[in-house]
Amino acid sequence: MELFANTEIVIGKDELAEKVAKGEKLRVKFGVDPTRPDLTFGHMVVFNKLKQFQDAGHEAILLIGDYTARIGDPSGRSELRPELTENEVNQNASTYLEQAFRILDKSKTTVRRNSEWFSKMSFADSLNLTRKMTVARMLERDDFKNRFDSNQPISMVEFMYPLIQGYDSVILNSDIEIGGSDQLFNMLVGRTLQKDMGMNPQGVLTMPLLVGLDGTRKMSKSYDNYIAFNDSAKNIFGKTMSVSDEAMSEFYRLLLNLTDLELGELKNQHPMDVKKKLAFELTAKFFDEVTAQKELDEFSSVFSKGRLPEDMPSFSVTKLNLEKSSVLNILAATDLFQSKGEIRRLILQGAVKLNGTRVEDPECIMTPNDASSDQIIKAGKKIFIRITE
RNA sequence: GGUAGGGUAUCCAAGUGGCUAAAGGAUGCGGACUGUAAAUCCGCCCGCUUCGUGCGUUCGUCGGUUCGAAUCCGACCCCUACCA
Repeated sequence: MELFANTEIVIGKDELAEKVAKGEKLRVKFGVDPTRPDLTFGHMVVFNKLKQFQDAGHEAILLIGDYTARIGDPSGRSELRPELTENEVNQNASTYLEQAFRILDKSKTTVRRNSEWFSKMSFADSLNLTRKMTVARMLERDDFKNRFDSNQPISMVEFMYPLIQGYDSVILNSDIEIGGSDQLFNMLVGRTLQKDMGMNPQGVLTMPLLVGLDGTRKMSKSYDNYIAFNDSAKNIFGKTMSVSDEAMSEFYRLLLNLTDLELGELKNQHPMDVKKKLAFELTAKFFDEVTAQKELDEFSSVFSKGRLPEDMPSFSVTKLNLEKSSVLNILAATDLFQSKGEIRRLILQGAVKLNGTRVEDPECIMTPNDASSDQIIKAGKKIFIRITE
């Protein structure tokens, strides 16, 4: 079935298929913890799947783990997450929603927050919940096992996390929960808890994890190897172009829902063209085709042909009002660099060009061009600056 | 509570008195090449800098020994294992 395409593991597939065949409307749960302000393309993999269910007429339930965010999900973690304040969590939660609706259909999405029920729960109730899980089962879990084996700390509160997430499923009475493959354990706990309460246990569907821009680790905010929903068109395009050739097909498959057949066809084309197409599609998804085409042209022009970008920050020498208008001082005054030391290093490494000629001496004085055109400084691959009178 | 091991830069991880701003990875940045902000190769990578054999800060924290400490001593904080 189409709904199970590109998935990794589906548990309870037969029951789900049966319900769907009977025309039942499934309650599909997906939970996100608002721990940071940005959603990444890693999340998009699951959002896409949720959207697919939504389009097929099922109920998409987006659970904002505003309560859980304060605890920290141990999934894929090697250490305890820092605690967040209620305020931070709330702010993140609202930007999450805004971002999520770039994929999901807002009018058809049910949004719930788990603070609705957890903030009212008593300690005795929580303790009762812990009764449902054994230490041995917790330690079966990879994240915990690895940390335990390598003598890393695991806090009690992290042990609670899967139960909390599972309890959400009880409250929401979900028919299926979807998430990244690192969520398998947590989602299974939901299934167990529902069963325990005499409910119909939810199906569990995991999506593969998207690899990050470094090409090795999973895409994650903590590794800073991500593309964010909120990135500019330029960055979505550019960052996508920095994905390695190997990882590219996963991006197509998981972010644009391509089938194996379609992927096979792409293999015959030039990798760079394929990647440009990918970057174009993703940019268009978040903006529009016109913007995407603009970024594509710009990229080809700037990086393939070495031309100047259309927009670049502009600085006036007279306004900067420097004692000595050397390249070093001018660049330092733009605030685009961390320090003069960094600028010197860049110049030393041959990264800085003035009007296309490599700058060798940091102290080289910039003389105003005889009235004619502005001067352009390029520093590294991505920084272009226009200098005017 | 007892015993043993551990806390090093963004991350992982060497280093047991001076030659240590501290090996080696990874990430990141830059250059070359090109097919892209891919791949590969090379370089840089604590911060600042008037670029000077310059200044400042670091090896859990605080104090001590010493001409000199990440390295030795003391106290404290934190992590882990085993025993209870």
